[in-house]
Amino acid sequence: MALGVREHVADSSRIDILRAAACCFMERGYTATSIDDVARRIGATKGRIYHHFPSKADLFAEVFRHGMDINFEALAPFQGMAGPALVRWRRMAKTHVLQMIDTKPFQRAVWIGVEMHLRGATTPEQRSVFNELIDYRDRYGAQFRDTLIQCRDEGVFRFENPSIAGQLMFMTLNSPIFWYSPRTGETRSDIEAIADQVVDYAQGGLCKEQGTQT
Amino acid sequence: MALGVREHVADSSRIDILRAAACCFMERGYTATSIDDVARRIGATKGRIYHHFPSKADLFAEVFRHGMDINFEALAPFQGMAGPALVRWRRMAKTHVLQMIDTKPFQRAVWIGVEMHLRGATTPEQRSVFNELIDYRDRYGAQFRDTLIQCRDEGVFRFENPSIAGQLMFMTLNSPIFWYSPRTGETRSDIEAIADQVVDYAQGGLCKEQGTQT
DNA sequence: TTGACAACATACCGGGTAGTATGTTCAACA
DNA sequence: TGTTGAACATACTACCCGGTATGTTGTCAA
Repeated sequence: MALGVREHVADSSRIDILRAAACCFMERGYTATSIDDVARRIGATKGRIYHHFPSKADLFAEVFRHGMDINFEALAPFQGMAGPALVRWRRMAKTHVLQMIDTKPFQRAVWIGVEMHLRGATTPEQRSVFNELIDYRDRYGAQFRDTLIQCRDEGVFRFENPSIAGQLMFMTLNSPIFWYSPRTGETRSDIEAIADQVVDYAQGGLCKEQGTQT
Repeated sequence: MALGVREHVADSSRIDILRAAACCFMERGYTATSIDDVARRIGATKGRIYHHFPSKADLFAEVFRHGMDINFEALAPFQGMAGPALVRWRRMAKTHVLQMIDTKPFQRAVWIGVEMHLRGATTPEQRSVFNELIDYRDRYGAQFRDTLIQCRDEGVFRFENPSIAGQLMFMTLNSPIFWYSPRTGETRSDIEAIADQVVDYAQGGLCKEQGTQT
């Protein structure tokens, strides 16, 4: 059952296409990205893309799925982690932010996919595939939401509407996909400092108490 | 110099097109929106659109401009307002959030425009028009950034990187354009409560002090 | 009454794009 | 060594969309 050389080559070719597609979708959006764009980026032609993916929509879906796959993978170590909920939340949040920075093209594609789903910009055939991906993404989000509720139960977070709190938290933690871009000479600890500032901001927003109303 | 009936009719027709265009751009994005889509939404045809706007790019630019026009208008009362910076910041922030909710289609179009500019997804001819609009939007953002710095000078806000703090603040205050949608039976005070929660979150994020590190 | 023009609608064209049909090459068997 | 099929490239088609060119209609001013 071990994979032969052929399979490895095929997988490598497939992931190369996924990476190129993710970059194209990030740079131009779904509609404005042509299959030829993706092919050209890796010095290939349409034939190669359509050999591995049945359609543009399927290619996009696979980019989405891969993006979520690596997110789940990164978050796995904190599943069922003991101790204070806040500590777990901070680790999860920082991991998530670093993931947004490290795999920006895929995460932008995920964002685009969610937007497409919310706008209903999907054909009936795509619907089932998309629903599955959105569920996949919701299960990921649920891990954060559970921890969020635990933090509130433990008294470290305070917020009115949990739904809105979750939206604001994810907007904050996802935001680097929009404004982060690598600086020349940037070290890993520089990036970690950025991630820390993002996590601190979210934490501050979630445990607010002060109120200089109106 | 008073405008006649003809001019008012023409202006009304123009603003109707702008509104329809804003909705289309919000629902499908720039590329996926066709001129025919915009026309169909108001029961018209291409001819009407091209009579008022020379091109799709110009139509989009005018939607962008109108979105920023109403933003400036809403924020005008707080220009040069005396008193603590935090009070001014809260009023500006809440006004901004309510504006995002009340004029969502235009604000989404502005977002799309900024994304297009950042991606360089503009033709040389569009470049100058776009640069002007981005400047226009930056001047709007500067009003917030100035107040942000004042708040830090007055000791009520604390953050490391001002640039990142600004990004996070705007992501929070703009976020309703992505997740807000009106509920049936929703009153104005319900909306204000949502806006307050958003502003509170941003404020909490900007004056963080606590730190359960790593 | 009549021209003139604004405010559209209709008809059409050219370029780009998703998808397909058909080569072509080359590695792994039998 | 012949054969098969994976992994592409090439050539082509049908369609959609931005833009234009050309009607058509109603209104106002002289």
